[in-house]
Amino acid sequence: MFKNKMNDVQKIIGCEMGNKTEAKRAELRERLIAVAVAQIAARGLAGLKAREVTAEAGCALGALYTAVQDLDTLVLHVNSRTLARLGAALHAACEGAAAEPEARLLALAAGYVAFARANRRLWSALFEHRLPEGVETPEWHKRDHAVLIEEIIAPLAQLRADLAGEALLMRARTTFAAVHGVVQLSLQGRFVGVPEEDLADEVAALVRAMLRGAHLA
Amino acid sequence: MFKNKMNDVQKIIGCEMGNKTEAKRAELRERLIAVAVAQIAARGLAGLKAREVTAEAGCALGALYTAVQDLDTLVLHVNSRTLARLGAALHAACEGAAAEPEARLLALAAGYVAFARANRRLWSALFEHRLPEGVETPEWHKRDHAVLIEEIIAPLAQLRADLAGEALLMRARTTFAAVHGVVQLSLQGRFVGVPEEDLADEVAALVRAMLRGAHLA
DNA sequence: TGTACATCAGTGAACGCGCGTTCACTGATGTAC
DNA sequence: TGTACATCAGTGAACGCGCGTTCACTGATGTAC
Repeated sequence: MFKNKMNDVQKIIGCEMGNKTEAKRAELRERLIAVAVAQIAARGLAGLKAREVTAEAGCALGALYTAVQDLDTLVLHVNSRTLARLGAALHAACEGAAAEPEARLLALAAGYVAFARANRRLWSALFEHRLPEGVETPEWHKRDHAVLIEEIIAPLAQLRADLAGEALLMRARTTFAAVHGVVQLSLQGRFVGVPEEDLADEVAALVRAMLRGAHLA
Repeated sequence: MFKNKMNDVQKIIGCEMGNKTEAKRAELRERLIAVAVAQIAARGLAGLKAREVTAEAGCALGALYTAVQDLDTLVLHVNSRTLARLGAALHAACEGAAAEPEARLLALAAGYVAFARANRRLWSALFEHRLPEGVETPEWHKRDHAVLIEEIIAPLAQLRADLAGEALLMRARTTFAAVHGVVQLSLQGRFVGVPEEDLADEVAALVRAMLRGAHLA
């Protein structure tokens, strides 16, 4: 009668199936994310389709919804990966620069420009994607945005000994947002953006001006 | 036989129908644009639907396609109006400020922040909207973007006597884009944006820093 | 080890909906004489 | 001024398509004894 019932503990933990099942599941998830990365890189966020990801990942359409819940959730995973790579790129840029805070901040800005240019569509997806109304961004993904600010804080603190805590954080965000705005309007290629070939120079000039001016204030 | 044929001139000019027809046509167009403005303001660009605009404008669905060609074209008209209003707001802000170039640029930035906050969705639509691939933005609309930069140039030129022509234009664009970036990330309310209540102060600090620092460079 | 049975990841056809655009038709507006 | 006819703005039902998500089913994986 109750032969094949699992016990309650197994049910709650939800790992009654052995490693083989779990490994396959993780592998499929991984493949889906990798394919989604490739497709967003190739066709942009709007070009990501459930049918195409699953086809290229070699599974059925429905599998997406057991492996990853949602197309939106899949995008969040892609964005988390992009943020991780961006974080690494910024860290490397910072490490590679001279010790002076101004040099570090210039290197960070240049690194941001380079990353955005080299990963246009994935980088755009970071800012284009919006969850449907009423759906909250999950915590695990929220945390990943910190990389955009993290590296800025230390060198900025050195330049602005008068700032700390909230005020410093605020200034770091503003600094990032200013650079980001110039990059975004330029790479978008519409309106009043700076031509892409001038982008690096203009961003460098902006950062220098911001820092020196702030110094005086 | 040829009784009711219009002559070639009429055909070419395309105004064979009298004023009554033309007036109605213009009025419908006007109504459609006005309704579209209201609906984007209320529900955002993505919330603009052909059926809803025409229903509220009191015409049939198909009328949209004789009056205005396209939903996309309708959005361009809405954006042109928003840009005109923004231009007026920036001009007023500049006029109202002291004569010193720094004061003018601070007033412009504050005006931009105020306009964006007061017209969030219409302002967002300016940057969200994208024509389908392969479709060029019509000239009449392209020109309207100039307002974003125009007012910046004169005061910036006063502060930076060393710059002129292309270089000055470039710096004006960068200045705009930096401010825009801070406003956009803040009002978007995600990621690393500055909280909205700090926005005005942060933008002012940014502008001051940019100008003073540039001064030195 | 072998047999009987349970589970659930994975399948893919079908659902369902939203929505921009078209098109055969009509009626008001205009022209010719 | 009146009559016959042409035009084209405006109508709204129908088209067509894209696409995310569901769901009854199956088969591989695992458990009990």
